[in-house]
Amino acid sequence: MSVQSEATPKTHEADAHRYDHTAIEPKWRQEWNEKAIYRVDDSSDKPKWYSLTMYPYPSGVLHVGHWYAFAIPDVFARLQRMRGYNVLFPMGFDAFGLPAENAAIRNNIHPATWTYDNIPQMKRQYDMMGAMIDWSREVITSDPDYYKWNQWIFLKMLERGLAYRSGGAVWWCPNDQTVLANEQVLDGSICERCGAEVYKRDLEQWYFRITDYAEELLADLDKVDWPERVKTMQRNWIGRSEGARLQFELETGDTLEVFTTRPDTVFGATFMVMAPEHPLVQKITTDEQRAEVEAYIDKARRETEIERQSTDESRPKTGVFTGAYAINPMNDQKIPVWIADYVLMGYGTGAIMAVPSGDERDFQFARHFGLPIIPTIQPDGQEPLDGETMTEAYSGPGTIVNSGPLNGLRMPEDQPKVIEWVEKQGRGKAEVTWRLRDWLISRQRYWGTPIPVVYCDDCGMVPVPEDQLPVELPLDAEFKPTGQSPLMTHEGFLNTTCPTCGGHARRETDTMDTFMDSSWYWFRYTSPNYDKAPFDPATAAQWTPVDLYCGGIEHAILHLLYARFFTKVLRDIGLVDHGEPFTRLRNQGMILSAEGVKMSKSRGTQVGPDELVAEHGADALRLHLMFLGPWEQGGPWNDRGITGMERFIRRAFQIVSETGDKQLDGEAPESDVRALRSLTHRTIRKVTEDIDDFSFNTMIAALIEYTNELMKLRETPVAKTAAWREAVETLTLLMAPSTPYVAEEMWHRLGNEFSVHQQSWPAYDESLATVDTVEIPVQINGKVRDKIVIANGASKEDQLAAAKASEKISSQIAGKTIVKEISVPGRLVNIVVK
RNA sequence: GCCGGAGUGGCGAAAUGGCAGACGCAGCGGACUCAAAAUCCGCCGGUGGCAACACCGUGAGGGUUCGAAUCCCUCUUCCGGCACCA
Repeated sequence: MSVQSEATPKTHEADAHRYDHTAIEPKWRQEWNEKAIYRVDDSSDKPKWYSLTMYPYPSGVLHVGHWYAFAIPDVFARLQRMRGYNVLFPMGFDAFGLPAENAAIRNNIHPATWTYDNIPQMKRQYDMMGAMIDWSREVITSDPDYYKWNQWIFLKMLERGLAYRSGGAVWWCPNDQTVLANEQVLDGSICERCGAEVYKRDLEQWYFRITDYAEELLADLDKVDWPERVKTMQRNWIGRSEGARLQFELETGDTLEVFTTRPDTVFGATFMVMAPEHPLVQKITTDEQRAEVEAYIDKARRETEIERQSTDESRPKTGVFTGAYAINPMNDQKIPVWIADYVLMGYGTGAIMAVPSGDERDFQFARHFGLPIIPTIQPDGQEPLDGETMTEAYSGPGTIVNSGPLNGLRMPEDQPKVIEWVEKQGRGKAEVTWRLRDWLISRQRYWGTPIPVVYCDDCGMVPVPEDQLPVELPLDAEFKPTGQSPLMTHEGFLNTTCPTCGGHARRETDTMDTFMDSSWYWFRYTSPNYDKAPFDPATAAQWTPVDLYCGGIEHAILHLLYARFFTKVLRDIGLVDHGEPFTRLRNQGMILSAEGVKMSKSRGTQVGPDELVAEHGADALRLHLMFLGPWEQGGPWNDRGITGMERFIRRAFQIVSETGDKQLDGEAPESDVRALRSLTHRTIRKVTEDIDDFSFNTMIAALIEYTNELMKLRETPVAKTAAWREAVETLTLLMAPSTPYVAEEMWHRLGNEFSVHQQSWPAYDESLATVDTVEIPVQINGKVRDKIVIANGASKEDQLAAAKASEKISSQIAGKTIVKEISVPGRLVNIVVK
């Protein structure tokens, strides 16, 4: 500031109304802190609102994507609070897991050090945002006070048979040196965490029996207000198929079971195919075929999953004949049994009846190996199908043929009759099969919750008693990944005594999948210091289920499915009374780098909030993120528009600050007063509706328009009336959720009591929000030819008469025949002429 | 391959059967200033026209309708999910 301007009173006064975020933001942040205005009170008698946003990994620093994910739900939570709800809007850190561990290995420090050093920095950045967080409820999942309850829940699940240990083929990530859950494998064989190609290994692992809840997990999707695409993804993942299980006798005397969704085509089953890993393969293979079968199995095992699962048309189906034959139980036909890798051991029974006429894969296989094809479904109105000449399988509707007693039935309508018939034959029964697998929860990594069981030399596997929890993760372990659980080399941890017999025992050295941590964390926020159970059931009952959950679409399956499963388990344990954790879900889009790629620290594509806040202020950055576009859409980052948001704040601030606490009792023409009040109330309506609809960009547009109007009016007589005070106070209140800092300062300058964030949301008066006159277009043959101003609520007829009275219209329709007249009240008039 | 979502100015976008481009950015012109920044005012899809105005225009083509960015059909491009699931 120059010496000269300081000496000029006029400039000095103008400066007093100049917006300066560097002065405003720290001041009010401190004030809110000192007065603890965001402290949540469990005993409030207001109605509750639980707004939850997915907690972050403590990865170091926030980027603008984190702000996008959090600042916008903060706006919604603030609206709910001003509406009179007792709002819980908590925050914590998903602190266990591979990112922490890998970063720690890279930087050669301990994961705990890395994690707990990062948290304060991130909290500072959330506070800078002006978020309404009550940090007294913070949850950090790597705290023993938290993961103790992971162990407790695990033991409850073990008691109920929902946790079990089992061997079998599991996904192994050679980079992360650990097993993965099915849900953590992308595109058939890519590690969800690190992108490495994973493969199957036979290992004994811990599972949660999520499949017990498959039916309910599917059905309850109908009860929640979630984006349809998320529900669809979950339905696909759960993958319910209705059909029948059929038994085929083999000549060896064994029974080969298959699952089929099309039991109606059983007469067309001309061969059978088993997965190469099927346990019966060794037993039934004949001596002549053995060498060939062994070679095929060996080859299948060596192939990568990508190669095996390739659906490339140009790659012919492979397989070999086992030498064995089965008897088709419905028509006693003797059919050959093959093995082929297109049949998966992990689905159904690992074996199929092959119906080449009805299934494209079976068709290709049959053609390739010259196996017979018998059509059993005849499509309507076509030449009878012939197995010799068919060029592709037919799986559509039609009439059953070549099927003895089933002939003449209509598919798919008569499917129930077919199932009934199959069951009557005693060789099969109706069955529902699921794509969902049990959740593999053990990991051969360090930075996670130890699984609370021991293996006693005499008693076998023994759960750690509840009163010995938590089984603490030792901080002095060698945690570099070796493919074995790191805890295995920690003698002090490994060796213990058996809780049952007191003899020597070894601890389980695997840790839990970190998705376990996030499967119940929102309950912990309701009573973060409770020490008798994972959470206080009474307090949880007060707050949960979560009313609004916000987070990224990337969790559509993994986290959200597990969280739903846990809620149902906790209900069955008796801790909660509901089965669906999140009543309403909204997904934000992803903020990409300017180049359109994911923001990543390692690739240097991350844009942090600190510099932007220093330059433009947190309020402007919040607005900019809201104004970028629809929140559910996301998009590439750009900071071009942020200056526009700053300009808007400056104008709003100036208008309000100039008004200050001046007495306003001036006079102005009634119509001007009415026009201003109407604008004010229409703006309240628009802003309220837009926030409710998560349409934050148009909400900001409405605030800007309102401010621009006030800017024009500020030197007219209405600016001296009570309606003006209503207008500027309303502007301040409407801005409070979006721009908490400057709204607080504006409220203060208007001479009001601290805090704007403890005020009620303005209500609008419907009659004031209604406009007196509307301008509508008048069209001739669908083209706009004039615009007329008519009274709001004018009838169809009056509106039409007014349109015809227009000079432009009457001259253009003169001498023409009116074919049709359309008049939509308040919208338009269209006159069709010839 | 199947399922879902999207394609609108120079850019982010609005409008989900009724005036296409609200609002913002960038740009252009002007005011203020010694000057710059900031601020304020105006213009800002294309073509033609001095203008009034006319015509064209929402990925492409067709359809329904008095009227379509919006609904229907075909195609196309991009994004997301699932995928040899019997």
